Amino acid sequence: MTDVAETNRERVSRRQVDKFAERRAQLADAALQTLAELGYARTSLREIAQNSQFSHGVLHYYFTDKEDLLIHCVRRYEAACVTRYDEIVAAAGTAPELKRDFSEAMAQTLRADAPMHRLWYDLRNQSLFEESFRADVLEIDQRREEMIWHVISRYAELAGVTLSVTPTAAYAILDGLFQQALLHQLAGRDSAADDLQANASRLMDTLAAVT
Amino acid sequence: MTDVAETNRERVSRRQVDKFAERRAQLADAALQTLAELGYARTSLREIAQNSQFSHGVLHYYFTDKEDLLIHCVRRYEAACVTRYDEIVAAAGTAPELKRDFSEAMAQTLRADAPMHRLWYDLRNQSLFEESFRADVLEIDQRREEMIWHVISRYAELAGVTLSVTPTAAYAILDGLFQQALLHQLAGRDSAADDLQANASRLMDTLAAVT
DNA sequence: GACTTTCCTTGACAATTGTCAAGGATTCGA
DNA sequence: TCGAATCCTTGACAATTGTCAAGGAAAGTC
Repeated sequence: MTDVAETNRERVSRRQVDKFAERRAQLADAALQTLAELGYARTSLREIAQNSQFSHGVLHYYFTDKEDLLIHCVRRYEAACVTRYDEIVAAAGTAPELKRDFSEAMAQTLRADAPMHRLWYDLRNQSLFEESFRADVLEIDQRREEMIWHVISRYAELAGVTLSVTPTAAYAILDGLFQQALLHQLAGRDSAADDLQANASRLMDTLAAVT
Repeated sequence: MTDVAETNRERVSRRQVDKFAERRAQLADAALQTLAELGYARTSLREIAQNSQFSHGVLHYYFTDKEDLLIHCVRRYEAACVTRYDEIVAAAGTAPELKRDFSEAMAQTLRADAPMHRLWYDLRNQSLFEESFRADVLEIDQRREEMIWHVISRYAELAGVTLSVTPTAAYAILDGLFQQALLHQLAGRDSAADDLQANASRLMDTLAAVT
């Protein structure tokens, strides 16, 4: 076996792997869409397949079982969601700017991606009952915490103040605000996003004490 | 028909109604227990019946359908849960006392009633997808908000300070802390309850500014 | 262009689900 | 004690579910 043949075979193999992974991602996206619409409890494999261009049998060609598919969904959610506020932090030059842009972005996320976020909370809740998701959920939660802390700590730095909360608590607090706003928004309360923006903005000041 | 007969009939009728309601409550409790253990997505009527002393058919004698039963469960959860911190507020004579007792009580609730609380979050999440629960969920959420505000506003009063948050935001924040602690505790993080206690305690000071 | 590998569909399976009807068992009033 | 109302069980039903095997369609290889 020559080196060239070896290389060719590897290239073919890699291409196949890539194609395989690509289709998995495609199906995981169809699953995410279905889950965001129906919720965990009401999502079946056949329903997922109907939101894709394939038939239901193909899911067992690309995933060993339903749990495997759902875990890939969780991971895919992470990729889409977790770097959301990085540019804002990078772009903001002053503390008031950062405060305004961040709280605005939260409100905008609520308005635009409510279904995807209710899915996240649904899956995180499932991990309270079922251990299979738990590790991935905790990892994503950690990433979200870091994302929030990235914003909050930068805000304190720009404002020249120190913070009175831990990263973990800061995340829990802002997540609580977001989750409440999500419920209110889906319940038809039109002011939900504006309220979230105001609450987040005021909270950033509350959490920051003068040095 | 005499007045006496009328009264007797009414008494009988009332007794039957009471008995009917009592059994409904009994079955709703079995359902709550099952839901707290398995979660919404995995709870079936047969499983609920197995956690009671009856067979599965009886559920359709006392409830029109599954949704009807679940709504009664939500309502019953409220009755058990929503007056939890009232005595603490009444008993506390000073601000530090109230702060200590309340944060201790939160931690204790987390330790003792974690399954019931994960059920609450599960049902609240269902209301993000399905409209049938939503009204009841929002009502209970409102009651929980009032309960929290009862504590927080009393704390500010005792401490002689003013608060920098609305009742709605205060609830969202503390609920966020509790929910995070619940996840951590069910994931086996032993410090979850202690952390919750410390976070709640510190947050009460953060939210209260000097007059 | 034949052959092999990969990909996808179809149809079936056993299990589980919510629902309900038929009919015992129990309770209650007279 | 008898008859009727209430309560509860049993067993069945149609629908839905996750799973998988058989085989056709498509793509890739020589």
